[in-house]
Amino acid sequence: MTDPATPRLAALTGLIADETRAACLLALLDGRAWTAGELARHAGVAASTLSEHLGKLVAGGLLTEERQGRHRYVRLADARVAQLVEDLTAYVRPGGAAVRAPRTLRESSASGAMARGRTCYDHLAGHLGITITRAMTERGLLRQDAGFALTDEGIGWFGELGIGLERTGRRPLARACLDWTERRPHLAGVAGAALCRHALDAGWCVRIGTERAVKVTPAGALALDAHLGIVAPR
Amino acid sequence: MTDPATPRLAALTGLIADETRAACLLALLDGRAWTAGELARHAGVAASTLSEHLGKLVAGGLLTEERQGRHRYVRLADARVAQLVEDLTAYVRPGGAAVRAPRTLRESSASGAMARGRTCYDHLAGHLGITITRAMTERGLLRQDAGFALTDEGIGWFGELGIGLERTGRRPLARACLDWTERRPHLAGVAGAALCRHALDAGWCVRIGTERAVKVTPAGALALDAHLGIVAPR
DNA sequence: ACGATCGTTCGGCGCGCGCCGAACGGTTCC
DNA sequence: GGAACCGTTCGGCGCGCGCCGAACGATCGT
Repeated sequence: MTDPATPRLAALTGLIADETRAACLLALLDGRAWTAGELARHAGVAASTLSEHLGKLVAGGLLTEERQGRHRYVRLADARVAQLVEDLTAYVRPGGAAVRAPRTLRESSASGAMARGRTCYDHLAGHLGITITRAMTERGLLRQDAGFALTDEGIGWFGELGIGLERTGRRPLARACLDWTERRPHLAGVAGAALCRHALDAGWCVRIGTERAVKVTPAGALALDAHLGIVAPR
Repeated sequence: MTDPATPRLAALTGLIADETRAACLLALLDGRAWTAGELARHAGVAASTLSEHLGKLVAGGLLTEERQGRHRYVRLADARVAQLVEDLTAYVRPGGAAVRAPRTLRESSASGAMARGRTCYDHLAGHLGITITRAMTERGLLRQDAGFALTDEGIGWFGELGIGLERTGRRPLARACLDWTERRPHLAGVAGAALCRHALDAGWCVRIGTERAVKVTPAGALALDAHLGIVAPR
């Protein structure tokens, strides 16, 4: 009669349907591991309260824990959970219907705001992520008009850069992740994660402090210009 | 400090985090309008209880209501809500190796028809939807290997059939929806909805009873063979 | 050794929520 | 008109959940 998935659907959403737990999941969207104490301070509740919340989130499979000494590190279980939280968050962000007029690549990269980039779980977001995504689209490496997928040229582009694209499980090679500051899609999925990792490994950008913000290095600006035609702000 | 979307995320998931409301949303995934009484019987609760649930779901923007006489018809607000429920359901389903075996003959024939073809909100799912999606992929109309998008040939294919693809808002032209019986992706999005509507309008398939199951007509079999090379889909 | 820090467990408190049945207003059909 | 039906509102009930503080164990630093 009723769908057998009903109780699981209710249980899953019930796991997120608490402001404290929701705050934890959103904080963990940066893809890094947080300690229980950090999350407790971040959410503004007692440590004992948050301990119980973490227990539920781990038991529910949304988080994985990693004990080191007297610390309990916790992170999102996998990319699927990150995508789930992203999807829910994208739905709930205000003004979803507003689509801004597309700016030219020159405008978007000349402002200097590209320095304001950040990671979203395991891929690049913020102005940096959007600029890269839009440059890839304009160069025919990515197509967004009929879905969201890499073109053959795009796959070749990753190969030329020596970035491996291993398809693990069911995770899509390319998928759109909606940025909540710019409200525009940026590249996520296996390709987005690989590109982000390469950008950090190759020194194209570096993390700023303990936040999820990243900054483009001079070498990174050269690389982005060479490979994507993105003119670095000077 | 904490993400401003936190309370909205908790509120949204809290709206779904109830077995009765979750059962309603899953039932409404067929894209049709249900009366309050039907949903009450389906969920197995008193009419008064369900009335309050509907009030919350409507107030929360997940459902829209339509009063006709002494009936209160309710349906999913839009495709975004349908996608949200689909995403959550897709997350919660794949773990289930426990697929209940139908017991009675009536159940088995009903589930068989559902597996063969059915609608998922506004697009085709089940074996029929997957077969069509696979055929489109093999013919180069759709690509799944690097994301999920129509190819230029695919866009032309819709044009040749006289199926209009209007880009409304930000709904993607093509997107994958995971089928829960076959556990394979099938075409959703604007293109999926347009194809489903065309299939019903042109008599390629007809609805069976009041469920969401659909059956391919002889004329539909000919059309699927002619346009996609599908031989006798069952 | 010591204190400091981190996390967990446990009792207890209070609020909120889902549920029902009874009563009521509105609509349809005879 | 009356009867049957659909949906809503309103008490009232009970359970569950989130929260805290206090106590405890475990770990790290000195």
